[in-house]
Amino acid sequence: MTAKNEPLGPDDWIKAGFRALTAGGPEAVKVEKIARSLNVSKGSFYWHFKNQGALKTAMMSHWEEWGTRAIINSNEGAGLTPRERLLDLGARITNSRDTPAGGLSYGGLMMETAIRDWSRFDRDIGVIVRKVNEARLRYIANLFTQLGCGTDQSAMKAKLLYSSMIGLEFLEHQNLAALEKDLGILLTSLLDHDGCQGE
Amino acid sequence: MTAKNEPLGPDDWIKAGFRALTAGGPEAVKVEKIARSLNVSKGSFYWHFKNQGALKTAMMSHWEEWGTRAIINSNEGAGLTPRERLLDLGARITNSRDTPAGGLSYGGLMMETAIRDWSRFDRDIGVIVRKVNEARLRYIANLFTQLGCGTDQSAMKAKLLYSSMIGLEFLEHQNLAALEKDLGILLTSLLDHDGCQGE
DNA sequence: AACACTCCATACGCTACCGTATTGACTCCA
DNA sequence: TGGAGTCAATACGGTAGCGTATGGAGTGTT
Repeated sequence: MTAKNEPLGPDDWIKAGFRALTAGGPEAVKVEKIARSLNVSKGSFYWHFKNQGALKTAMMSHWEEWGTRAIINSNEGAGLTPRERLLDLGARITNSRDTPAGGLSYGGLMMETAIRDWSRFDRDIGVIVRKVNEARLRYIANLFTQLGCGTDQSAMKAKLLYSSMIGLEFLEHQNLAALEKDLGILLTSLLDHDGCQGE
Repeated sequence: MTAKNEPLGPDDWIKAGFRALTAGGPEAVKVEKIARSLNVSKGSFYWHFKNQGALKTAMMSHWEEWGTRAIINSNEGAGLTPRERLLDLGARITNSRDTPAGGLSYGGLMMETAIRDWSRFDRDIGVIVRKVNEARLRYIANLFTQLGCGTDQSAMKAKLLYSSMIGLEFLEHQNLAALEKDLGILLTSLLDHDGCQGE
């Protein structure tokens, strides 16, 4: 389990931080708890990070990158139609798959929900989450315009689809397949409706 | 502000608990913090409640009642069409208006989001939240069937609409009017789509 | 051998919180 | 006047968490 005795680096602490966050929520992101989860004392933590806030900052800048550019790149590189991309994006966002080559992998369902929790009472995190939301909404809206929707329509549909991703991640967090199916139905409904030619 | 010197009752603590929850999240529901917010020492708290868990339990049983029966009764008593009821329900759920006559008023936008946060790492609260979700989904689905949708269709549309309420409460928490407008558009889209005659 | 550098352990003081115990003030009876 | 009951203040011991200070083991370097 904790087999190798190689020294830890900042990335190990960041990964452990995300594990703690998804498993126990914002209250679990405590340096002594995370240290215990790494079978190490907190003396090590304060060697790699100035304080708790520094870990938080590192986690957020990682997630910002992953949650926008990385996730969008994966989505674009998969050779999908715009419609398929919308569904693929939903799965990636709610499932928190691994980061691309060289990155960290702190995946797990409900990680995004935990980050949103964290953002609601922490200004720094709130700023990042809002930036990520806006970037994703822009990207999603762009996919809708590629499907023939007007600008305003696209923005609206993007907001509705994205908000459903958020809500469904909470409601269906033990059933990713059902979540993807639900999103597919919603997407069909949104595309059939006024202004867009659908496929 | 804290003008009247009347003695406190359990309800005052419950209300203060919800205020703390909405304003500061689960981490803010601490007995000494809440006591300070009431300009009182915690000696008072332990007179009215056995411990912190007792307050939590009291808060949840209040919310369970409010979040299902009370909110549904208000919704039914307003003399609306099924379609209008769906929108009214969205506003009530995301806005957490006052409870009906004689009840507590611990309203405020984002209260439900805070409760969901709380439920994710607290089994007792999780049970209540799931019960409330299921009751609401049944009620919403029933409204869809009244609008001419089949059983399966109704359940599906209910899930999509309710998940959007959850997501939109997070995304649009500073703009209730926009939230209601978004829900209206989604509803139109869901009703125009297959199987339901719409109005 | 001496030194520096990296990484971690331990001990400390500090704060916030929990729950208990004790006391006090104030009201309402009898 | 003297309980009895209601509500709150205070003091206490305990735990968890933060950040600092200091020391120490291991690894290189000269």
